[in-house]
Amino acid sequence: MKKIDTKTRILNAAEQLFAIYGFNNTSLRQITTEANVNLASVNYHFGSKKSLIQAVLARYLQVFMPTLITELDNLTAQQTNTNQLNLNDLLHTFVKPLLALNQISAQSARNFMVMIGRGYSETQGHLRRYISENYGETLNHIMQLFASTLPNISRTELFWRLHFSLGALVFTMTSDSALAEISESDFSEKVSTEYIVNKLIPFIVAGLKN
Amino acid sequence: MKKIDTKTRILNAAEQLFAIYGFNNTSLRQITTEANVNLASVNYHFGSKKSLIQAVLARYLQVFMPTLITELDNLTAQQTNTNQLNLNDLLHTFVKPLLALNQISAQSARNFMVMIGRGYSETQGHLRRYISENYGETLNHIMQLFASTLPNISRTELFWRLHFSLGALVFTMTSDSALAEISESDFSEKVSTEYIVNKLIPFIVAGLKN
DNA sequence: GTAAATTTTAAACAAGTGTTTGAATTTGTG
DNA sequence: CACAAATTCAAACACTTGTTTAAAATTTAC
Repeated sequence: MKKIDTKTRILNAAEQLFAIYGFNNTSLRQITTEANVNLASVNYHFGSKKSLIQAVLARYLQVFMPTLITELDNLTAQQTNTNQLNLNDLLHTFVKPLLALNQISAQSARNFMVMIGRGYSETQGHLRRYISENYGETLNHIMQLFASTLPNISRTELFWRLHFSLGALVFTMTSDSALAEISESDFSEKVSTEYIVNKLIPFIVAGLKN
Repeated sequence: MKKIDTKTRILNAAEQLFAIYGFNNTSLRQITTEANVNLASVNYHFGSKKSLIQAVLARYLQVFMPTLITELDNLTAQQTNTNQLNLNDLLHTFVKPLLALNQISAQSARNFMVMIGRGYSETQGHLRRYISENYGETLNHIMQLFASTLPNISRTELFWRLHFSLGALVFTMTSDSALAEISESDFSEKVSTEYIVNKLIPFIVAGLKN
């Protein structure tokens, strides 16, 4: 065994390249070169490129989801009749699990969000299917929680507003390099994932409440 | 000359396929087959695939921008000291120019927005550069107008919130087929571009104002 | 109507893609 | 150490990509 095994090195390289160039514009040769492994090892360890994409996502979810569930449980445990669940707190519950991803490798939090975004438009829905098959229950639970903090909004309305929110998040992360470019030249500010998320939450809260 | 000339047929086919599959996942063979023209005619009429992408965007902008400028002028002409420019009105000013695109072909309004979104992440910024080179002045003017309706918000803050808004719009349009799929099965509602935009504007207004 | 310019066409090009192969090498186990 | 299993490797596979070519067809202009 090397210090870092081949499988992990492929995942690390793929994660970064997918986030930058997208799934279809990242070749296995790019990935294996970056990872310093043989071209054929992707198919040996993962079977196919499609499976590799799913494996990258799966690694995020294995870290993100348990952490998120714990945090959500903590939050709901604190609720009483007099102390109702609050939208702002609910949204902040996502921050820690998200930033926890950076323990996988630097920028993983951002890469994860970019991947979610690309999953909607680039992979004919097989990533979306993967998520709803494996975490559908949790997702319903989350939807439930949002609904309870916004009791006056219809399900349809909530559905759309949550997607607007997801869009604001995902687009900002996907266009990140472009935005950072503009932002830094125009305003000369450093942009970290945390920085953006903290600007985003108030925006989303206002939009969701309307 | 045929009823519709080759150049236009290529543009029409490219527009649709780009919106669905993205730039890099749409081949010239797909486009020329869909357009019922010879493969080589793309390079003959446009020079390269990259130029074709730009030509598709240019066609949108030639319709969208003049209409938008007219509408914005109408809006500012109505302003007096007592009748200040309003954020909600400003946003609604974008709707007509946007839907005017549907005269190019059905769904062009949506395709335009999808293209803007993809332009941020898929083309290494050459579409963004094209826009700011050709319409930079108008864009600054628009930024100006937003700033005047939100005098209490810093330039940096406004910059980010406008991109959140753009993200909400663009992501929703890009993931449209996916969302429509979910939405229809879950809520059985028809989703038109207008429908989405009308749901989106209040969301954005609230988020921008905060 | 004929010559010139424009456009269309089929074929081929080089380059890049994911995947498979079978031999070489490394690793784990008795 | 020796054997077997797991892994790595270079090479080739079949296929798709954007682009170019040069001949054929069409349109335009005189």
